[in-house]
Amino acid sequence: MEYRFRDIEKKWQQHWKETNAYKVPNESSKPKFYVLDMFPYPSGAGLHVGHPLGYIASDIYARFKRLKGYNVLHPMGYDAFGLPAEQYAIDHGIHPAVSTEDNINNFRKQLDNIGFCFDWDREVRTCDPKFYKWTQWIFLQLFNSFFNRQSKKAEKIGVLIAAFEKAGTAEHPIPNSQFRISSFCKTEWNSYDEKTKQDILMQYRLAYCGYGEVNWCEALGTVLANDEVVNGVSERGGHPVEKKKLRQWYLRITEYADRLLEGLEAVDFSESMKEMQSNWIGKSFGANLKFQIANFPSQLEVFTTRPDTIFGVDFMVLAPEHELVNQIKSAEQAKVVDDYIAFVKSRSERERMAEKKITGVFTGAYAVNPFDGREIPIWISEYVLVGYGTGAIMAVPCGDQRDFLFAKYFNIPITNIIGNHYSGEEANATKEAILENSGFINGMRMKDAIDVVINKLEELGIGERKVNYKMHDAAFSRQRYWGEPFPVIWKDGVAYPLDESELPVELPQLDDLKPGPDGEGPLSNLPEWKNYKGGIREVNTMPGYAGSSWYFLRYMDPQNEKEFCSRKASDYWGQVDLYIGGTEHAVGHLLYSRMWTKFLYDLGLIGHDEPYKKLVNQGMIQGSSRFVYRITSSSEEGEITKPFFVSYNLRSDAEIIRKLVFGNRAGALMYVTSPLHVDVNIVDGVELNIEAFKNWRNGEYADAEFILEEGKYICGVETEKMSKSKFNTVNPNDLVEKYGADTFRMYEMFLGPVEMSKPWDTKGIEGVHRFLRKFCRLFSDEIKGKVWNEEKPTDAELKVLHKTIKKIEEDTERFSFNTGVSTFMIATNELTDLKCHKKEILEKLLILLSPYAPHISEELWHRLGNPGSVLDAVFPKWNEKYLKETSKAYPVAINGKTRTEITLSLDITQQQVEEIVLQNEVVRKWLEGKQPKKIIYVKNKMINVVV
RNA sequence: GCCCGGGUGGCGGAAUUGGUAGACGCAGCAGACUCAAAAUCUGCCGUUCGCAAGAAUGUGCUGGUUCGAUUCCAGUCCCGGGCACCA
Repeated sequence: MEYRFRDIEKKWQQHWKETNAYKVPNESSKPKFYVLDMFPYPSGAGLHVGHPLGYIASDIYARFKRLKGYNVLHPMGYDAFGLPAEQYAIDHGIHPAVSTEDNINNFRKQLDNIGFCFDWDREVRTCDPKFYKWTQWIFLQLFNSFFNRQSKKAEKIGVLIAAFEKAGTAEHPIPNSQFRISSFCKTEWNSYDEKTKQDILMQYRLAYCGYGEVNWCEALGTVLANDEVVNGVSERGGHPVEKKKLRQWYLRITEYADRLLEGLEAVDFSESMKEMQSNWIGKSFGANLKFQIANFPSQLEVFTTRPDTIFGVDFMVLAPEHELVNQIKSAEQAKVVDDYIAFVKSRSERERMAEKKITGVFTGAYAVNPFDGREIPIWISEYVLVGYGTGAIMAVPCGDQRDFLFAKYFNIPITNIIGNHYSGEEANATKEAILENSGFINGMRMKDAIDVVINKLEELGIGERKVNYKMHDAAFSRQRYWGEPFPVIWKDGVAYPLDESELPVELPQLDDLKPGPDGEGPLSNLPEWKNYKGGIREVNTMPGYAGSSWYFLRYMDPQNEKEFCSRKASDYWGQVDLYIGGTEHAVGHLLYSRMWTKFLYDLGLIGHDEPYKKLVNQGMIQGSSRFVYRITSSSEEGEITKPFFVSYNLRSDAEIIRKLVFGNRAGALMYVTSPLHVDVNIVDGVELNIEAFKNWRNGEYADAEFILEEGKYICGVETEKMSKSKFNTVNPNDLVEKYGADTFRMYEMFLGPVEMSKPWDTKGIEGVHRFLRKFCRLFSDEIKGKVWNEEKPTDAELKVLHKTIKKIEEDTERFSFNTGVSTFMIATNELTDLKCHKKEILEKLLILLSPYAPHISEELWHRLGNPGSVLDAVFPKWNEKYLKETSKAYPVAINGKTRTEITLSLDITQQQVEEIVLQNEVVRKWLEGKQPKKIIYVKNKMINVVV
């Protein structure tokens, strides 16, 4: 049979669509299984071969589970709000709604081409008002809730108001120590005006508005969340980011820090993923303690994880932005302090990170050690960050390397409290040392002293046990257009939520996306929209991660107009059993969606508090770039205008190059070769297709000349990120066109483990294609036509089948799709060798193959005369009976070199093994009449004889 | 600097967790069919020695545990990823 994949694939894709073959019901007697892909951001560039890797893996797994008798939810949608679409609109004048729609249609076409089993009736788009109505609704729930630290869960804000009315802040102290009110009783609360009450409540709300240092990106005209800033520049576009104090919306994710940390223990994520998350949360245990400032009424509070080193404190360091700095600086130090602060301000985050120079100045003030009364100089330095702890540290140079370097640099004397653990050359952060020079904790081991000191601090009322987190609340507003509007209006400086009946707050049509005044977003330019019900609408929009924080719930009940997702639907589908996506969302999306899930769980809206049971990170497929080497210039001979290209290995062969480029002119030996990206699609392996190259880019190099090696032009190779500008992208459509979707799917899997990153290489795709053709030949022949028959299979044939069933089941279950593909190849080779064309065998094989290569499986299923669809077949069970057979075993001589083979049956008893082994000639000879102490039947192949 | 991964033929990668290392595929070589090409099929294919049978050696490197190590332990060198003035 000729393998006419184009016709076959078109035919079945059409058929599946018409018969709604992938529709998933919400009610079923079957057990459920939820397989989810991270939904794509529909960029203009379309899909390249890297994107479908995860989708193919999840598709295979979803189809496999379906065959195994599960009701499988496998949906797809689009993360369609966000910065790039808006940036594109500004650059090209195309409205984001239009370009997004175009991109989605393009994505869809590419996805359909590969034959995925998505239930498209459940598609979601985060930019669709029917969807973001519920994003806004969940925002309202967050706004109207607080985190009850006693019960450790979110509760309605009404509970808090009732508590205030009854007992003031007694049960729920104000969490923000910077707030102008620190506590109040019930009569005070009842006497407050509306604005004060609302300001207080704002300190508790899980979605809140506040002023804070934010990551401001001037080029993008918006703030960014911490995880959207990488190395001091924006993740998207790489623009500089600065700190700015602005009014912003936040998500109080810090309240969930502990539960997010604990939740990691219950989920099946990779170790590195868990670690990235717990590093981001950054929990550390220690103490806050207060130092009196000499000759001043104020106290200086620091956070430390090592209170045991209190007697080793030789100086204090404040962040330059610390509020005490201006009060405590002495008259003679005032100028240097001011200059230093100005210097720090002038430096971008980026410069600061890049340089890492030791800088700082003395303030002129002294702190007093609470235990021995020692006066300690107070410095300021940029290595102390305002945002962490209290923005101030006690420096212990003998125990902390940064403090040590600082002390050395500024010649501050160092106190040694750890005896010979401290070398004087570098700090030693040990906890094992026995303390010296340490007052009441002298002679104690450091580890043990930690608690002793904290207890003492608490007893004296100058400190307390304290847990600190690196994670901050997440900035939740963007000064942008293409996002969800906030369902909030402002009146007299108070934010009021809109009523649920007013949702969705639709994003108004706006053609000019220029920013509004005072760093506000484009919506600020629409007065008729902005003014609403006697107030002013919030003109910021929500960030890209808003919709993606809960989209997996909407798939369960996508048409519901009354609820974001009915409790019945979410109880049926429950957690995502398998989530597949890249590692780049480790601390963003994954953390936010975990928080939203916990929040919805707290309110009783869903029944589970972790969204994903198992997470698999697919590796990145990098591009494999090809280079040609152009001979560009010669300092002595002037510009070389004609394009000359030299083959990779001859780049430094001056003789040959001189001959071609300079002819025989003397002294003309200077040249430079510069590498130039060349389209990978006109290179066969490393050999350049010279004709195609001459036609490339409208004949830009039509008159090029080449220096060849062995008649070929060999290109240079480098692995880089796949990108259009590097001409190393491979479009899946081209490969599907040439080899078919089934070949493409199997080849992507065959490349290697799903989790592994690897450069794309099209070379081996022929092998997979050949396998599929060979597989078809088991069914029918080009010349003879139909060759399959209904004869009864032999034991040897059944053995091949059952071995394959077992292996495919194992491979698929453990996500080893690459060995799965190999297993099919082996089975096909073996059946070909056996000349087996028996329906009973082939039919079962088709079922196994259908998750990997659905189109051809369906086609052959029908050619065998089977009714219905292979999609609804039952995954066959393997039978051990057929696997029992003879197998080789090797008794191993312990001190000799003897090794021999014995043929044993797999299902024999220990006693039989021993008999056979002892009868073996080589073993007998080796034993020389002695009795073996022990014969161990190690595995099914090896036998261990101990004498 | 710290924390995770990972080093296996010319290449991508197997080895079901301590039991014949290199499955399967690509590339290569030789051959069959063919006027020829394509397609297909067969054989060989880590390294060294050998005409061969075969022998020795071999999973980054150095040791250790074990009858037996790609697998476990210690040390070391590379490569990839993450975090990084977090007190």
